[in-house]
Amino acid sequence: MATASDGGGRPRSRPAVLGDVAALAGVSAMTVSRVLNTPDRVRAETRARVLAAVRELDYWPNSAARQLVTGRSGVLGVVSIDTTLYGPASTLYCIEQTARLSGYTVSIASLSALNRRSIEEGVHRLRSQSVDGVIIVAPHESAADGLRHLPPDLPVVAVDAGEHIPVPVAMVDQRAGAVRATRHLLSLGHETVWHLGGPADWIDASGRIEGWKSVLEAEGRPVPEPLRGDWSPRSGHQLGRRLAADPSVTAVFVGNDQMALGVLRAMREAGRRVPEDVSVVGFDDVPESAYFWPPLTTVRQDFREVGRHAFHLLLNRMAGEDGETRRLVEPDLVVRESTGSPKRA
Amino acid sequence: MATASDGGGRPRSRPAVLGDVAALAGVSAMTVSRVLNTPDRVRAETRARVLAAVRELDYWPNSAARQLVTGRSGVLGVVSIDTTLYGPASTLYCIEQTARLSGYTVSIASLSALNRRSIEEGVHRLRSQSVDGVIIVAPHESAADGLRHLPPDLPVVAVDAGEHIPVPVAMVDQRAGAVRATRHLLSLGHETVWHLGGPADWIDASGRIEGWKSVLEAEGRPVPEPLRGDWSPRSGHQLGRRLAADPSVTAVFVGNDQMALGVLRAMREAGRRVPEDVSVVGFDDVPESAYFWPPLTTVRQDFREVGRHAFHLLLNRMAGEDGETRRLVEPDLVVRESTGSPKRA
DNA sequence: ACCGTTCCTGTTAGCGTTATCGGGAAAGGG
DNA sequence: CCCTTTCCCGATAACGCTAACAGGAACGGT
Repeated sequence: MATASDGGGRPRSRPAVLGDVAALAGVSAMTVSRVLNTPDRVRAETRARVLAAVRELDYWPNSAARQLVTGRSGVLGVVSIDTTLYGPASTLYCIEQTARLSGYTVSIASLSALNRRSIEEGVHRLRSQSVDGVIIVAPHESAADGLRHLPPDLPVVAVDAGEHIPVPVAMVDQRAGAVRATRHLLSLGHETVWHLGGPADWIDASGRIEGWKSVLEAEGRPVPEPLRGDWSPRSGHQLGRRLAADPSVTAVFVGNDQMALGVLRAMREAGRRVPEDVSVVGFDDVPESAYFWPPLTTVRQDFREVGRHAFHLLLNRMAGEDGETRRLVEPDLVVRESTGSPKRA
Repeated sequence: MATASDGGGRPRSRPAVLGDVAALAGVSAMTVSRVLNTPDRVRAETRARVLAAVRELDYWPNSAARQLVTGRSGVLGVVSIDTTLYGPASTLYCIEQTARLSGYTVSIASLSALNRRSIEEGVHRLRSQSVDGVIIVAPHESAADGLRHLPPDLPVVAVDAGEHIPVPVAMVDQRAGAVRATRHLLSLGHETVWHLGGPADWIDASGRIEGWKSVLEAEGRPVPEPLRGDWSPRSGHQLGRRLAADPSVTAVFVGNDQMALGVLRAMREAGRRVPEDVSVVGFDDVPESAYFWPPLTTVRQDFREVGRHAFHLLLNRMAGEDGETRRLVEPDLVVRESTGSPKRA
């Protein structure tokens, strides 16, 4: 009984290790290890004795030692841009929730800038912490370059990446979302639809432009030159002024809800009513958008689903499989009060 | 030259280890270790030879082995509620940015529910990954209980915690923020200020209530019964209706920007103009709030500063110091267009 | 020439865990 | 009753790294 702790729950000098438990239970260290990892290979009675000793000493396995011999750490890395943004934050959150259910911990590397170097640096940081795999959330064209130059022995998947990259990808089908938004506006009777998109080098922005344009072209409508903002309400406001000044504009599909907020304000300031004079559709369905003025029609992305897919793709990859490489999640159109039929002059 | 890699950058069968580098450089393993950890204790020429070998073999230290012997992992844990919320997301982001500069990686454990058990479970998950310390972001009264029952040998600090807890705390001075908001409204000439606060068990909500109430009492103004929402625009909208229906309400201090958004809408729907009839102040300064209608006067929290403080408190704690235990960050009032002087009837 | 320092490097011994092999007891089959 | 199989458990040897000590060379001062 003269072990590190003597049963009273008194503070120990040094945390218990496998050997302490073994000694207290009167078995070998290997048996304790087996109780913890493959319990059914140990006789029930022995197992009970060992577990009692584990509790008695408040023993916790040392992950470093375990990792050293097994080669696995149970940690996944997530490399992501600014996790303050709604999309990346939601994705990260859902990845973590999913990973936890399978016993994985998540380490993060947030990027302030996005380019090949920063991605490599983020991946590298996680890698030198011996993560078992990495999920990269970098919805930027410039990320593609980083995704093509990854350490070959590290399992990696991406969220929101362009085509022609050598890793599996999970993402929302931006194109489909834009198609729905644009069709919705046309079906209300608008002659055509203007677009205020995100920055040129964002994957999501490109997908949304494509979808928007494809519908207009398929329907034989004029395709106005798209404007490009930077996702911020500020840029939505500035560019929204231009749209507001053009009386032929009756319907605008905006690349995200924040910019849409800016557009709503610009319209109001210009005396153009939404939706009577101009219809506006956003993208994302941030929690606030139902309380904009007017409540915003927008496209909802299911980040939970994206997180789940990304995780499972990574699991496959870690298992050495080279299966499915691209999983698209369908977005939903949420119709609120910022869209309506145009009023004929 | 018959080592694992033969210089051409050909794929290796197995990643290089310290011994491989040592062999290639013609030194002992210990010297390689020294080159990596205490470079100035190695002769320049030897160091160069070793570094060349490191690059040649693309050697990366094994963190598990290093951790096993040093006892340190270089990983910090962050236990946080829903990292989708603006505050926690910003805090997490800033903690990570700060930690990186000091060479630490951050692992996360997001909580969906907040209570003693979930906190313990989160801390435990990180702990069994051998983090060097933990930052808990749990701005809930119920978290206090969890904070009082932590493993004694684990360095922990909290962000946004109540009084009388046994760990260092970094947080925004909610009370001061509320004081500024309330004073601002009184200085505009309002007779008194109503308050729409957050949920009762949130630390931030309590602090804001206290600050608001203290100003009214100090000035001898009537103290209306505060309303309690749940931070969502929805609840702001619902409770905002009640305020809108009461003609004596001319100034409202709202617990966060999202609820303030709901209040703005409720006022508009009731035909009460902001700021002409009613002034509204929010809290947080989310990026959207400058584009609300009207642009929202609000209180800005400097999460970057909070993250920095939390990290440094944790560093101190890990170094065994028991220094400063509470660091408050001063918030700023951002005056926009949702506040003004009351119009006399 | 000698001795004490300082500088540089190597040897040895773990850190705490699991893989692997092997052996004894118990169980099953003839 | 013997032989095979199954079940449990233990001894040993890694895993890749660094702490601690030790020793040789070079250097300075006397």
